[in-house]
Amino acid sequence: MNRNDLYDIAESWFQKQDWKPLKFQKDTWKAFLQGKHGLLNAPTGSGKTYALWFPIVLNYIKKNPQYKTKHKKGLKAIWITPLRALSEEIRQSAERVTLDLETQMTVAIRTGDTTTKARAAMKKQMPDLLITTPESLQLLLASKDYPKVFKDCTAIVVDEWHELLGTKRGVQMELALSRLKTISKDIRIWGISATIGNLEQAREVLVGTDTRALQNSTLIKANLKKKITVKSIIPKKMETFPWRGHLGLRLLEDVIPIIEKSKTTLLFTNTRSQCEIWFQNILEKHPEYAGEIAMHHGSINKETRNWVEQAIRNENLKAVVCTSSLDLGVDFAPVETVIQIGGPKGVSRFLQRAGRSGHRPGKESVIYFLPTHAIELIEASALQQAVKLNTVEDRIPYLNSYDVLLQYLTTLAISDGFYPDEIYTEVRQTFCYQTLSKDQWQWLLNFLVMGSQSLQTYDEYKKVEIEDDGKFKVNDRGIAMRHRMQIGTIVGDVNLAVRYQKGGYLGSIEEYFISKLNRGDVFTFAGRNLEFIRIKDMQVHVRNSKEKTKKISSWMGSRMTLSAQMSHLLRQELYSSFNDPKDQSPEIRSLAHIFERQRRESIVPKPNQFLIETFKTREGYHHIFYPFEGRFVHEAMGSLLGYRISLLSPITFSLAFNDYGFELLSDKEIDIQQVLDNDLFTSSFLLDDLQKSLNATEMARRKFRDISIISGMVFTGYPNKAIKMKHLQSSSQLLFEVFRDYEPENLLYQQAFTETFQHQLEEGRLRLSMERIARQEIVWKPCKKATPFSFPLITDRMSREKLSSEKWEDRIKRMTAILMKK
DNA sequence: GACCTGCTGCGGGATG
Repeated sequence: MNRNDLYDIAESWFQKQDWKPLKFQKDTWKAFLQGKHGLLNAPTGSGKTYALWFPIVLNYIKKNPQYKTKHKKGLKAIWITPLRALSEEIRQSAERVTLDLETQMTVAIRTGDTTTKARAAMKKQMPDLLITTPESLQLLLASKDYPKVFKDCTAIVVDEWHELLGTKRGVQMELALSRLKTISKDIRIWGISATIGNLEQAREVLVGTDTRALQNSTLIKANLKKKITVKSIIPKKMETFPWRGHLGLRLLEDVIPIIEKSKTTLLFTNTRSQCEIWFQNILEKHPEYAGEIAMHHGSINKETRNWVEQAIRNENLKAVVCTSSLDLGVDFAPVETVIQIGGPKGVSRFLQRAGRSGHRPGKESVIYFLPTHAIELIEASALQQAVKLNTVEDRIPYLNSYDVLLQYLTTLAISDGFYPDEIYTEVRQTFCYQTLSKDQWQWLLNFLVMGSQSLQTYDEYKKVEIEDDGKFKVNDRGIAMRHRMQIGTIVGDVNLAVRYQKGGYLGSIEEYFISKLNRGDVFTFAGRNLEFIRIKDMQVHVRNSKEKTKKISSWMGSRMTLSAQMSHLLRQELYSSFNDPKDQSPEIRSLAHIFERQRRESIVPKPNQFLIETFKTREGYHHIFYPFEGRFVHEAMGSLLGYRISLLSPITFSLAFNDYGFELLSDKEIDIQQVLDNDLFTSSFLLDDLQKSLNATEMARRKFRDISIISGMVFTGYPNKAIKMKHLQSSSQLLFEVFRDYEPENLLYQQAFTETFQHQLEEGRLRLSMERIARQEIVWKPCKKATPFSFPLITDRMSREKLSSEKWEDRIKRMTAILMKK
């Protein structure tokens, strides 16, 4: 049977369905049957599954011309999905193809939901096609004789690759693929990705860096333009629309007619408590919707979530208020409209959500943007542009994640064991570890066998033994079992839901804070004084209290930052306020009075200008800087600048920042002219100054918690009997301190800092924006009082200070870090 | 002068 025959089979199948195969589908079949690796860029709902299931099945037929016969054992193809919830849908389309073509291929799912019995059965007889998650794939590599399972595998497809790329789950995938490339001689690696900025790089990460594989790979783009309409909800009474806030409830009544008009509407909120508040408020104001609207987010139990998802499919719901829990996942045909409440922070996330409506080929997606405060209307305008210009973000892949590598090596050691030289070669061909040196490799091997230098006296860190022939192997069954339970790179949130006893949801809070409370203690949360009653089923029960309190809740979790693309577009829209009103977007036009007031009291910066405002209040001297670069960059830039200023003359600051700018507040006035004369925005000595200026150690400590769990140094406990998070945190803290004091060259310790600088503080972006500022004309405006631009920043700080539980000593410590000591 | 905060995702198996 030659390739043309196979094409005929595919084409005639499509004809039977009354479809026509699209160009990208045909291209994919061709490349696949030629034995190439590849990355397919296609939107959801475009028939991308058929683009790949077909060649997989056809290839199977080619190898077994009498295709009624069944293969014995061993996988023929693997389909990776990042979401368990998607697997059933995928199984159905796979089965449809295999049944229609009358092959004997078997299809099965293997995820955490698969029963022990089914897993055992699978061991004896693997299906031909397996649908699974990255974690479950690792688990297969953790079982005895795994090469037998993969030996005859001819294809692996990683669906939604853009979701994995840029995460440690993606790194885990890279490692599994590096192994499969050796075991399965005839394997093709395929990825499916939504549109992202760095598609070429996405292919390289997937396929690996060895030139042979890379040259034998292709990037296929399904050039299907999805029509997306963005409509901003502009407040009718702009004059009374708040300058800050995040809930957006003021525009609730504007949402009702939109819900009325469509079959089903999804309302995306940014946080779980915002989701609950909107849900309750809609019901309060419009009781007629009872039973017709629902809620969906991460703290809601699985059964309810499943019920909601099913109800959407059955068209039983008018509207669902949700968080990113519905970003991806099952296909909801009845959703006609999406409403985004508050800034989505990134273009891709916005488009992803828009795409949840009109989820059919050729259909239009409609998304409304509901601003929660005035300046957010600039974001609305920026999003309009983003859709017009087709802008999307990059997904930045991780480099040198030693924790994931250690986990992987332990995985190999508990199944069949591994020989370091062979695995080193494979690992070096992944994108993540392409620069891994022999020395670093040797360090990691030592770590597996002896624990690290400072842990050598503790046996629990000696997991792997070296056998006589040089094979690295785990022989202890307890170690193996615990490792299998902990495979994966997702470290769970330690947040508990806070509720009234009757069930009203208030938000989520970190366990470590609650663990310090006793029954009857009063604390402030979500703007209320609450009395702690008990913790039950991962929920904190509380009641209202009139007592005053000293214990204040705080959130260590980082908020989302504006993406680089969004920041850029936002600045462009800001500059467009200088255009003639008829050339402005309606959103910018609606802000005319705010721009006017801003100009009256200060200026709106032009493209070549960088604005600094200063003024004095009872609180002290405010110095406000506007890079418009997102909160992470502002956090870093703020403490950097504060540090550099303090070198000129001793002074202390408190730092506040949001997505638009940052504030240095002090009881002394900064001589801004001196700042300018001394070139304090220079990007030279950036990393050095940054390290000295902020509490990088504290930030790294938090990163290290995840690293210690992923690398297997800290065990998170048996299912249902989770080790108290408190203990977990203290053991990872302890390790962190040991390494800091005795073994700073420890690779995992160093990784915590690298991650802090690269991922948390976005060092690369910081450098670029400092360089941009260095080229701009700096405009310093002494003002009389807070301007429309500075107002959100100042009030945000005030409410946060009220809510900070940061210990007094910590605060002093942090302040003295900035304070110049003489 | 306006002010209720912080997303999502995964997950035992060998032996008697």
